[in-house]
Amino acid sequence: MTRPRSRRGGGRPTIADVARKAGVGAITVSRALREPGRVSEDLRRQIQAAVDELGYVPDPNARALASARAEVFGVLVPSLTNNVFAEVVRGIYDSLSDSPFRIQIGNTHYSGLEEERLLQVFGSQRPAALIVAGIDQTPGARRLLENAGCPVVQVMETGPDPVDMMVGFSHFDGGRTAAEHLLEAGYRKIGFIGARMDPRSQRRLAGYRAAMEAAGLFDPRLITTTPVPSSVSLGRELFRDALAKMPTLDGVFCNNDDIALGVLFECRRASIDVPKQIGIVGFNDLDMMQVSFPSITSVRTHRYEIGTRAVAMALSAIAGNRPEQRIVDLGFELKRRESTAR
Amino acid sequence: MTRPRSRRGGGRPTIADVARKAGVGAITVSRALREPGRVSEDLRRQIQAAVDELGYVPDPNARALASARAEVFGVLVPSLTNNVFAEVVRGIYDSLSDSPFRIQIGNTHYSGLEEERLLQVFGSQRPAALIVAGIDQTPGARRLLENAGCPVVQVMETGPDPVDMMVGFSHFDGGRTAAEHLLEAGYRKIGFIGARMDPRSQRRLAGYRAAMEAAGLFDPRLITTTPVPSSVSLGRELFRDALAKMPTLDGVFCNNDDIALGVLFECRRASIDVPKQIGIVGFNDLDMMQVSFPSITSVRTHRYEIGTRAVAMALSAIAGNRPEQRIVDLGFELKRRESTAR
DNA sequence: GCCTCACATGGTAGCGCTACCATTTGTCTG
DNA sequence: CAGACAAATGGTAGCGCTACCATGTGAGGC
Repeated sequence: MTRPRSRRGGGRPTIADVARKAGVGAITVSRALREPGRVSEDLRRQIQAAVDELGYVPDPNARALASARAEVFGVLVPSLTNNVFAEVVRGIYDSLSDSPFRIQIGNTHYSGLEEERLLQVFGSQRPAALIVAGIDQTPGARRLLENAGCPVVQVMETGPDPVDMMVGFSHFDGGRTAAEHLLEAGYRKIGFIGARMDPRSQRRLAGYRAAMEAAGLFDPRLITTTPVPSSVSLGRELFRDALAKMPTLDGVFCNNDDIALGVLFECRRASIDVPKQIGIVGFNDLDMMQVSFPSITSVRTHRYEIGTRAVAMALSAIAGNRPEQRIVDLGFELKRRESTAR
Repeated sequence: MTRPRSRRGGGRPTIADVARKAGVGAITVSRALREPGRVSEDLRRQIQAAVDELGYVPDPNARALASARAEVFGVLVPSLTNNVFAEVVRGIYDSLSDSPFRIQIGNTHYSGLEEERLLQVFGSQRPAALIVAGIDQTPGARRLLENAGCPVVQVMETGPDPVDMMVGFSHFDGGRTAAEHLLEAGYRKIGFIGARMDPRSQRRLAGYRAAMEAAGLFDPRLITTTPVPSSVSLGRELFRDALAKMPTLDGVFCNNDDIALGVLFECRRASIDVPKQIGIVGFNDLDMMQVSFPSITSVRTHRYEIGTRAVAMALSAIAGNRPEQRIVDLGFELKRRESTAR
């Protein structure tokens, strides 16, 4: 006779313990916890009492194994420290905090291959939904997303061909709007300064370029970029490079706010008047843009809302009513400030 | 006769499929994947070929259920957008990216009760290790940590009574060092400006106070705090309040760098000379501190390293050799810059 | 040649939960 | 009052994997 294996779980109460204590079948406990409406009032109370007394917490692993579906949202972002993604992730967490869903974050480090690998790993858990940043998945990653068997939301950008659902805005339009604003303000030699240059930055650049070409003012020497990750200090350096290359520069549209802040600091240090000699526009509109002196014009994006909206869409798809609107454009807003007011 | 339940997993290959294809037992496949050394060279190759061909990825849920141990690191932080924690988390991710361990992040929102709730949830998965921010757990949370049955690393701070292991530094000493530096630089009416005021900020404040009292210069009216979350714009507002309360202020030690930047901007806006009229010291030394104009003195903390070190300690504890040094103090470094150079 | 022992491999029995189906009970119809 | 049917509950059989033990094999010692 084989003795039952010693409790591996370290003596944690199981559903069977609860069932015994409440004097019901294990299934009824399971149901009482997941679909309370299908269990009579009496039993439900009785079971809840047993759960509380024993301190029972269901094992999510066993649950996932038995139901072939883990209560997990897989989230793939290219960076954890970039404030922009941190805000999206915060939106996701806040929207999911009262739900039974856990969150599993993957950091792709801006690499398509790493994204593909993580998708493979995430897929093995059969997540309830997947939220991925960007629309430029590798063909392999795209296939994994299509076969994930769960709702998928691509966030940060909108584009023509969603895997499933999308929440974001047009980075091209954002870039164009920023450049047009500088043009309207009377700036002419308007540079583009960009770090990292991920696909979204590329599209902002393309928008900038479209505006400059439309005005007949485009010149490739106006563009200064680097694949190095963005930072305030990098903004300073890139601005120096840009000025060295094109000393008559009178405006800059920056890839993002960190870069813009670096540019502003360098201007102050070099006694270049902002906005008189140089106009500056950032991107994302972090809190500090409105506080800096001078305050910096920036393109406000709705990062937190992207996170909350993505979750809302995924949840309703899980619940069975797929949103009629599969692509949600949350837009952006140009915030005009002192740095371009001349 | 009962027909086998239709494959819930959506047709994903299982370990049995691999075993069949490789012509071995399922156990041997399992071993080949987890302890390659215990399977002969030949079989290992054969099995690997079958795995590749089928695209087999082990189901982490089944694995966790069978082995009573999930390959998950639970990480509890009070904020996802605060750059400081984002860097710690990044360190954790980077250190774990080549390991089989997944990461589960919980956002406590600076709430002890929420921390306790999350610990309960995390515990139900039987994680391989837990990393929690801070040393001020509620008694309930502390009990959960002690009974977690896995290595626990408290990060960000050091203190006398670790649950298990600790990596961080003394916020008290950091605060004192900052204040002493301002005193040495000749400032006298040195204010403390703090937002959020979580336990770590409280200890920085205590360090500041100790230094000021030692110098015979402490005055409660020098302290301006708020429970509101920190931001650059808040730094500006708090500085205004501080000045209104104490117009002769000649220095400020800020809770963190965001606040310090806000103070700097407000000084520029109000034509207050930094460092002549006001000296400014921040905390954490974010990248922008060295770039701003004037550059801002700050207490550099080793956030990324806290993350990597915590993982290293947890991993070696999992491997069975608990580090002899259970409390690791990574210290901090005062970065003297223009904002206090008068 | 027998015994011991390490090494390689496999079979069986669960881990804790839920899908599926069966059973029981009560209620409503005609 | 039989028959139909919904609601409430339970039993059984896995989900995919690994712990535990058993078995087989060959090397080495005496």
